[in-house]
Amino acid sequence: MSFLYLLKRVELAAKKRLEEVLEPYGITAAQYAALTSLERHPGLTAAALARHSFVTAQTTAQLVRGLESRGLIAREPDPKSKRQVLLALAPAGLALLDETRAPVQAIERRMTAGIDAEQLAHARSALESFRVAVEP
Amino acid sequence: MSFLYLLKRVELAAKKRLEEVLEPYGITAAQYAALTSLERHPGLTAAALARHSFVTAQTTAQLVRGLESRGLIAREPDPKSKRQVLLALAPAGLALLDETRAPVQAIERRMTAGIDAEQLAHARSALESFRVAVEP
DNA sequence: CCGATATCAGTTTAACTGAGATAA
DNA sequence: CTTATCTCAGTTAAACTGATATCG
Repeated sequence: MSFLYLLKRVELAAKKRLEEVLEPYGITAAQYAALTSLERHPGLTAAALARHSFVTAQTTAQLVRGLESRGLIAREPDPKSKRQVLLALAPAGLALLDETRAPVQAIERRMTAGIDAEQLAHARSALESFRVAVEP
Repeated sequence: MSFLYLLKRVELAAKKRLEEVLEPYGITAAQYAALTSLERHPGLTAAALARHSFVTAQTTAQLVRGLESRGLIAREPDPKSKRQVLLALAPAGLALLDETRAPVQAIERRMTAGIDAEQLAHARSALESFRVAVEP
């Protein structure tokens, strides 16, 4: 089985598990990723969030609209610039992240349960190496 | 960075590279995967190909229609069954695979160039372990 | 005038569900 | 009668391109 194919299979299955966990909360996997990004980096603009996730600004804008309409993030005009809009978690967004943290970590634990901590660290650094090599 | 997120990033970037290679040939990444499956397992039915790829029969049927209309695969009624349709590579499909093999392998080599063969084998077995743990 | 940001509209890929016909 | 296969139709998630307005 080719490495690319194996990677895709793992990612597809993991995404399905993640969506199962998030479904009751009414958000998608991509929206969840955006929330965790905003938790670590509050005050990102949509364009910055896009660069951070290696997708286009349009893709991110669409995602952000959904999150704002659900009251999970706040969009606030940048006082230093009239065109930029700063994004941050709203209280409801933080609450949702807090609720989902445990089940999401459970997926990761389940996925990585078959190997020991040292092997896991090696796998992570291998993936980091792959990422650097294939990202634009 | 969470493992799930890292995995997604690598997969997304690798898929983009793969699509760049396949674009001149007019097929998508999923169609390419189906062609390689049919090369290794000629005579699969669409339903069997779907199970093989862990997606629904409908998803596969859609993909197969595209491949047949381009003359890359042949659909032949199973002599042993009136409802099943056996799939196999058409000559044009095999020719396309032959042309794309080198550039596709180049992506994989580029991606994995940063680590040695032993580490690569470990990474592969880690991914296999992840796959078994998260697939249904 | 140019570059970055945001937004609007439309497209593509690749998955899905549900409903149906038919054959084993 | 049930089950597997195939097909048709519609939906969703998540990416994309292109065009436009505006601000710095």
